[in-house]
Amino acid sequence: MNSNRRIIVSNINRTIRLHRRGRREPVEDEEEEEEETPQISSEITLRKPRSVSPPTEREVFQMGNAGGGGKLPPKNDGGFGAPARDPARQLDEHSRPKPAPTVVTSSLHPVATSQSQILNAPIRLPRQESPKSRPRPIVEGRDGTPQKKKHCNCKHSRCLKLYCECFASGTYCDGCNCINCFNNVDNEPARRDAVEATLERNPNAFRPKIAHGVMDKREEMVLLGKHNKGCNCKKSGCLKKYCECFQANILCSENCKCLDCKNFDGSEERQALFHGEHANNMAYLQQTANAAITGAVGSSGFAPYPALKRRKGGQDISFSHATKDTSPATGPSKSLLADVIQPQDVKALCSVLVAVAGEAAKTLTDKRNENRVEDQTETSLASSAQENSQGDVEMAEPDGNQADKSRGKPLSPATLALMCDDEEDTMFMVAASEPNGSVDPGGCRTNSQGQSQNYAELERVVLTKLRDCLSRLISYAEFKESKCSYLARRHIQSPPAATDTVKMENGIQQVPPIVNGASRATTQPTVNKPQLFQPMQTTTNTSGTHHPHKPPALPEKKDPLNQ
DNA sequence: GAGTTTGAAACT
DNA sequence: CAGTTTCAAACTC
Repeated sequence: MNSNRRIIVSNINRTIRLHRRGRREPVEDEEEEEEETPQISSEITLRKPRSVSPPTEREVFQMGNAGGGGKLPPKNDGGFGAPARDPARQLDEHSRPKPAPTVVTSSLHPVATSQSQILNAPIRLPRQESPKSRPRPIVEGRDGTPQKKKHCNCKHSRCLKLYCECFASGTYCDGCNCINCFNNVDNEPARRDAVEATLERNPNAFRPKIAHGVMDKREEMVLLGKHNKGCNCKKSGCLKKYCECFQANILCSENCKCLDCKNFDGSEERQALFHGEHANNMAYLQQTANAAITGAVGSSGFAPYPALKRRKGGQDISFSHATKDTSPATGPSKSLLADVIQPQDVKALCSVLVAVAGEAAKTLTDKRNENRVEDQTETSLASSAQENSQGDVEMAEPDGNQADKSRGKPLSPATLALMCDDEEDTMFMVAASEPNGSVDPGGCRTNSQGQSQNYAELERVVLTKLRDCLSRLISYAEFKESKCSYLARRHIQSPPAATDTVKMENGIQQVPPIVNGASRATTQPTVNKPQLFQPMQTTTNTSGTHHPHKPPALPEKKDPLNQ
């Protein structure tokens, strides 16, 4: 029964071995990096000049009316004359959210910096899967899942008005369900006219509506974003997606003219809404973690994070009992760990891994600094060149977008994927407080060789820790299994006395474990549970809450679980 | 899936 | 600029 778990651990061991040899698993990680790296680098490259002097509205509009594509990047036909760059990205890079999960910055129209691009842009490749192209602001929605391009259903607007999300986002309709669509290459003249007309009415029509903000995962809310125009809601309380602010994950601001607004900081309704979702999130995490670890993963075991659909009456579908098997649950299919791993354990595991990574990052940074000092006198020229290259990357974001400052995490995408979002924040803060503080993911990619070694080392450390945790889990499962089999044998031989048994959570009568030769009564299996995911030694956790990894120096974060 | 509600966009 | 209409997404049933 533990074979699946052993497989997991052995796979991790294999990965670690590969890292030691300086190789990567030739599977998903590579795909991840291949996809991600060029995106980031292109953003860095492209953002740089723009931030120097973005065109004014008038300039932009004139550029648009001139119809001149002079400033457009050369088209690179991706099938029907579309540019190689994802056009949506091309349009919205001024304000578009970055991949970092802690960033929201999404605008309702994550659109054009240059309105001429709207006019001229052959905007869309037939590629449908890019989340960057998604026109709506909830790109990194509260569920944190990347979302695909949304398809409009316009019927009467010919997709040439701002009613159309595709048009509003400056993209061609592609794979939409619209009727009589003119927002395509074939109708470029009409489309261009429509863009002009739209710009005439409102020169800011294709500008982002949402100012940048920072996602605070604890609150599941953007703290600093602001709707440039403000919403005008009357009946939704600004707590439904009708509200542009709510949809963009931002609080209503003084710009809004809404009535009976409940989308403000401290709003009970809003908190109830988000905390409810958070509970669901954590329950789902537990479910997935249990399934993954036990290997008892059904078809839904690794399904993408479920969208938080609402039931009738606005109730969220709750996963709260997803892992709590209320059935007798004694069959062989039930995992012995099903009642063992609690949400806080999952979080603790994440925390531990992050803390491990943080420590490793720190160590590596220190090492690197030492090496630098040593090398400085001899190879100062080369050293400065390297730092310049890092500096260039950092200079690429001079606009000070806080949300984009997820730099400082010398972790590979694969490792980052293992981290909880708010732990990424923490990691960022740890690394940002480093003396040289210049270890950003983008920089890591550009500063490839040494950094990739760091990646390997970091991943090795993290995976080693993960392996240890899983091993402990396996040990505990085996222990529990042995208890169960002991119980079964004893039950067959002679029913145990009532004093010998303890009612378990799942209804199993269980013999208290023998500890040091004495029978110790336990009311729940979790009481006996060994500390599977030991916190880092460097951290203190006197409060008993589940943030064992939080470095003491960091500002304390509220644990949403305990709220 | 159809019908309703909602609020932004468009229009007058 | 305010009021009205149109529109498509969000939501409900």
